[in-house]
Amino acid sequence: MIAQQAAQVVTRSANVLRVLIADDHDLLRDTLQIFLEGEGTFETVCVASYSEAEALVKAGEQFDLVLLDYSMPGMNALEGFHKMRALEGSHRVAIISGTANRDVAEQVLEAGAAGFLPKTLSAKSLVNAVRFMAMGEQYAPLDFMRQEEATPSHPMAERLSPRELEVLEGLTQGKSNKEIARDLDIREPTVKLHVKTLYRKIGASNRTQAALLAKEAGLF
Amino acid sequence: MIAQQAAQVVTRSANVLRVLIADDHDLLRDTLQIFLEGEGTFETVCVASYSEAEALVKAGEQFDLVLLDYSMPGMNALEGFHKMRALEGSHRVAIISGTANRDVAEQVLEAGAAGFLPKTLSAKSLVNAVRFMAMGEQYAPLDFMRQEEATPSHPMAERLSPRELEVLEGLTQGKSNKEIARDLDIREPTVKLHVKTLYRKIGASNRTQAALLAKEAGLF
DNA sequence: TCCTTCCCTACCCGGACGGATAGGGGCCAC
DNA sequence: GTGGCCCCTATCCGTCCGGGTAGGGAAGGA
Repeated sequence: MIAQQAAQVVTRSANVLRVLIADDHDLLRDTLQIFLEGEGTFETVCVASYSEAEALVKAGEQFDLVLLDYSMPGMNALEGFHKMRALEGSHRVAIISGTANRDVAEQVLEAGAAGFLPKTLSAKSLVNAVRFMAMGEQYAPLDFMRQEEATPSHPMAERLSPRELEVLEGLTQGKSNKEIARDLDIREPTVKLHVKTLYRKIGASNRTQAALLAKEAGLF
Repeated sequence: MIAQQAAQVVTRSANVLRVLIADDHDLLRDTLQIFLEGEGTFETVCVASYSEAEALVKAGEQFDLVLLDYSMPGMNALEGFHKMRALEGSHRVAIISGTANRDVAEQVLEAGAAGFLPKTLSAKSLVNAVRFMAMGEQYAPLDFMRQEEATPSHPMAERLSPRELEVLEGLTQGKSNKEIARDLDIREPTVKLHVKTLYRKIGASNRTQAALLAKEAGLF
């Protein structure tokens, strides 16, 4: 264990950064690998699923950075991220995603991720970000983080009061009015009122439509 | 017009294939551009949204192949594809996607697309596919097309009878039992029976949960 | 042939839902 | 203070939903 840590330190001092790339998109893996290894300071290992990545780390492989795709086989959104983080405290883990929104990004960053990389980044920015993170820094693209902060999540959401949003979240989980009332610690008639008013606001005529509209809008 | 067509023919005879790449992922654009132009036989034009792509084509630019991302700004799933196809009969259009399933692929291929490219392809396969399509062939990765054909869309779907699937589709549109009955031309009690039985089969306890489960499973 | 499966229809009932209406309390701006 | 907005509670009513039970007809395999 000490020997391995020492080896890692040597690796770092020699400026050869080991990066594990786990993504089911061959294209992304190929590109990152080519660009990073072209830099001369990176050594990359590529896998196509979360389970392969986990196996490598469990086998004792040392990486300066682990890149996990948000929507890859076995990843289950952020479940894989937390499992990987729990494996070894020393591993720096970052999330890369083509679809996830700002909320997900904030979640992983607050959870101590090395960074969040949307796939809308250019190859150059991506390589820079990977180097930045492998050096121990925390990275997130500022424009991406600001982008959805300006539009407070969604035009639909801003017409709803905070309470109505909480009720709508219950609807998107298939809960009954009674369950929502219990969870929010209010009476059922109140829930029914919020449900009714939010129907008008978002243009739904029943709870299923409301749940689907909220999901389509990317809420919750 | 005739001059433009002639120019295009000359371009083709010189084996320089013009490709328009529309994708909001900078990384994918960079990579495809580098790989394709590295071949020496491609000329690539890159944009990040459907509207930009449409503007270029409307301006009279000629391409041997137009690559459209399934989930880019302004694309609206397949709406952009059909709009682009309607623009000029001569333009070969292909869809590239990181998330779309086999149903979408079959839709676009039946609609006469030049091809369907999942982003799980390797860089090499992708370049080969682009060349293949630019030459006038129709391309789709066989393993991808077979993959979800073996699992008939979803484990959830195969437990449901055809009629139950139709009813479930109605649920995912927020319809009432009465509306579903009218649409399928059956009586409402029959709909209620199908609804009840499909609840048991997919593990839902109300119509909203059923609709959400179906959506999450990628059905409809 | 029987048996199973699927699809259709029908009845019952209790509970949930959708809509309207009528309040009260807290907070803030004018 | 007054008015407005949001949140809370409540009652009434008609409809819809979820669950149970019962049965007939068509199609296909044992």
